[in-house]
Amino acid sequence: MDNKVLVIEDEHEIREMLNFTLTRAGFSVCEADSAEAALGQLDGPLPDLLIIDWMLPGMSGVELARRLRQDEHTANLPMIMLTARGEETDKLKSFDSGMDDYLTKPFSPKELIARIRALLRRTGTPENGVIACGPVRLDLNAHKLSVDGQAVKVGPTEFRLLELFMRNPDRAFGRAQLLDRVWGRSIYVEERTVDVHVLRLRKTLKPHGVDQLIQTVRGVGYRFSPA
Amino acid sequence: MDNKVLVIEDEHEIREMLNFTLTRAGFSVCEADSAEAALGQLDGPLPDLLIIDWMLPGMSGVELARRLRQDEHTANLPMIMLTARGEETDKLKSFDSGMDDYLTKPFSPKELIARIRALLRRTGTPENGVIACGPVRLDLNAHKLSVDGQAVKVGPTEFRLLELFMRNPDRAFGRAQLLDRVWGRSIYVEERTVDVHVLRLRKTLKPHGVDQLIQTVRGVGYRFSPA
DNA sequence: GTTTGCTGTCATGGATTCGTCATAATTCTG
DNA sequence: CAGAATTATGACGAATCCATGACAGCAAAC
Repeated sequence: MDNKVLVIEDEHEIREMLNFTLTRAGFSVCEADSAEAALGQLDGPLPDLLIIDWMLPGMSGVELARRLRQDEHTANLPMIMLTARGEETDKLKSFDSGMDDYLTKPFSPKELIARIRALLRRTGTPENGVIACGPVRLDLNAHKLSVDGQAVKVGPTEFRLLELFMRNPDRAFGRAQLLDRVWGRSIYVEERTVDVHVLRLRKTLKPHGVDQLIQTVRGVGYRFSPA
Repeated sequence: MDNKVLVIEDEHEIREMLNFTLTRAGFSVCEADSAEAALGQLDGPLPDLLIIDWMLPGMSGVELARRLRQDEHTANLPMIMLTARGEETDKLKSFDSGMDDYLTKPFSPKELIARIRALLRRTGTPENGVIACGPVRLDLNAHKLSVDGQAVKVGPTEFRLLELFMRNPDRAFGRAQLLDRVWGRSIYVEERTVDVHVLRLRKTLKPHGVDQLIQTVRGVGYRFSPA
């Protein structure tokens, strides 16, 4: 567990309720009380899933979803929309705006949790908090990396970098992409910095003989390839 | 076994029935005939689980639940709500469902017991009220900590902190998360305060050589890791 | 009233991690 | 093979984060 969920909801009470329900279900929760606030938060490291209220002051939930879908950075984020009862048009608009699922208020916490789990499963987000690849184990709950069952120390940034790699094996990332998804887009750092961190990651993996999992794709960036 | 259950129910007959059923199943039962009476009892040592009737004279069960959730002291108490058939309104289902589960009357004793057991298991309430990890024993009933069978004095906050850690071993918590779950939301304290309490906890554990169970996860927070 | 114990905050210092650069090494292109 | 482009690597100052001790407020106990 320990997947991060961002709740975008203006009504304080409902936000509280969602936070409580989700926290108890083992998720880590962030809140935003408007679409604008959400956009701000999404500049940083991305959550695993969004819950968006349809009715928001200022930019509506539908509009927010549409904008997120158009942005490459957030295009693949799983989203669940909350709508008021019986508004058929809402449903249509929701799916139209690229929503993955929707829930009509009032809903039961059980149903909410079930849908979230289903969605995370469907979109391939690992749920158990452990990503393993051969002898490499990344425990997201404990925030621990181990190779061959042996704990390996690694800095925060390299941890997030490895996490991204292991979540998307066999996929090449450009440096700009890596900066976006690991550092967050509101931060400006040199692209070459990525090289250094990849180097450091390799260096910590080297003594265990698994440093070749991270391969450089010349002219493009890097890739994590299971043997 | 021997978990304490507080039954909050105004109808005398149903209370009797519940008491009988629960006692026979091996629980220790307390009763309250109103929300107000329940609040009084909850000032003392906490039970492991609450059973709340939705319809109560004076403060309703829903209102009671909401208040309990806002109080750090009782925020994490497992709760089961009893509703009459047809009372199963929208409100119950959505807003006030900090409730972990609910049962519609009439229900079978077997079902009630099953749900209670499931809930206790799910929320990680140890059946005997003692969490042990190696030489460290945390007695939740007596509110006592001992290492190697030797009593160790520890403040209330550090006790709750250690309790959270031991209930979730090998899981990293952020400072905000710890504040939420140990201090309770709606309280504002500096995040750095967590550091101090972790320090104090380590300090009290140090003479027994088990202070390294609590590890810091740089850039994230802290973690309790057996061995 | 006094004492004791607990709590939250702060300042300081130390350790780790980060980002950048300069330079060496590698790969590609013609 | 030479030259250009791209990446690897080591070093270093800056920034960040955490541990620690001190201190004042507060409440309960004496």
